[in-house]
Amino acid sequence: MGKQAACAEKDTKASRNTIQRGLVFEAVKELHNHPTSSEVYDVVARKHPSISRATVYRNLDVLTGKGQVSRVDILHGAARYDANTMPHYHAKCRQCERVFDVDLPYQAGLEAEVEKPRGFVIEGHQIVFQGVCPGCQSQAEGMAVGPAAQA
Amino acid sequence: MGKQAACAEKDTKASRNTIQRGLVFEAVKELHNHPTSSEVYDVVARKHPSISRATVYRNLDVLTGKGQVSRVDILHGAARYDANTMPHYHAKCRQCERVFDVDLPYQAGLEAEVEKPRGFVIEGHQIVFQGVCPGCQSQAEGMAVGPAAQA
DNA sequence: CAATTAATGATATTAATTACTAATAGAGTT
DNA sequence: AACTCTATTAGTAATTAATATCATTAATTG
Repeated sequence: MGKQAACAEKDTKASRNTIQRGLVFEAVKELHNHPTSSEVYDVVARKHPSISRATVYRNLDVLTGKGQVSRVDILHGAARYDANTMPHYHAKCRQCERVFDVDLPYQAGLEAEVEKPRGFVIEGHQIVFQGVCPGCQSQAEGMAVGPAAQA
Repeated sequence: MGKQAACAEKDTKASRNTIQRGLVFEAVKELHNHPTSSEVYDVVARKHPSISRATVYRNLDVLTGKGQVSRVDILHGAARYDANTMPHYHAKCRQCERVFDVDLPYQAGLEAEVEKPRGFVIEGHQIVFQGVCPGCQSQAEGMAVGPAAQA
């Protein structure tokens, strides 16, 4: 079908290096807080005010497909993105809603345990811990506090 | 504060046994497919056509708060509910989008590993595996297939 | 039965994301 | 550099999931 059938691996339609795509990738790399699409948009729009939110979504999808960023789907909320594409796990604070990296080593054995008995072909997994981060613990001595607004 | 301070545990405001709440709970119990709120609504509305979607959402929240059902937040999609409140894990098929139980034992040790070094107070965790379920594997011999529509 | 107020139904609203389309602009070719 | 091809963009509309609002209804308690 494709005209470039010579390429053995994939008939991927050639992607273009647009400045928008570059800016989205840059933004994810410089934000180390597992930013949502909205936070990525804010950073990019500062340098390139005409960019559309739809473009940010599209490029986050494209970059995820290329493996340049990874999507971190966190419990009950917007998708988040991470320039660290090495498999690792996350913890979400239920007070401030921020997402943290967790230094638990990758649990490679889990997938085999699931795959064998059921016949399910496992391609990956995510682990998300829920709790309260150190910062919110000190604030919340006794009184209830709403989500913090820190970046 | 509360008038029923005699109750040692909580000053929970008395909840009422409405037929709507009963029907929502029944629906989650009879649906063993980790139904979304919409699927719960469909089942309940068959018996009680006047019910509002907001009522279903509200009651799923209430039942979750009471621990009678558990909310399963799955990667990239609507929240799902489960009448099995014992901690367990899930796998989502990327073809048919269905969610399956996984018989991996609860990994109690993980939380301690995370809590110690970081000072993060962990209250729970979820593991979601992604892959292709047995049914979709047999269908997808060679050709690409969209999400199946089975209940 | 009457009083209290949790809960409902209907609708409006918000948030996150996707779909659509005409216009634009990468990248390869000449 | 000019030309072609089509991926990509900006802007907007549409969709989906969930929450907020509020007048009305109905479950419990005395």
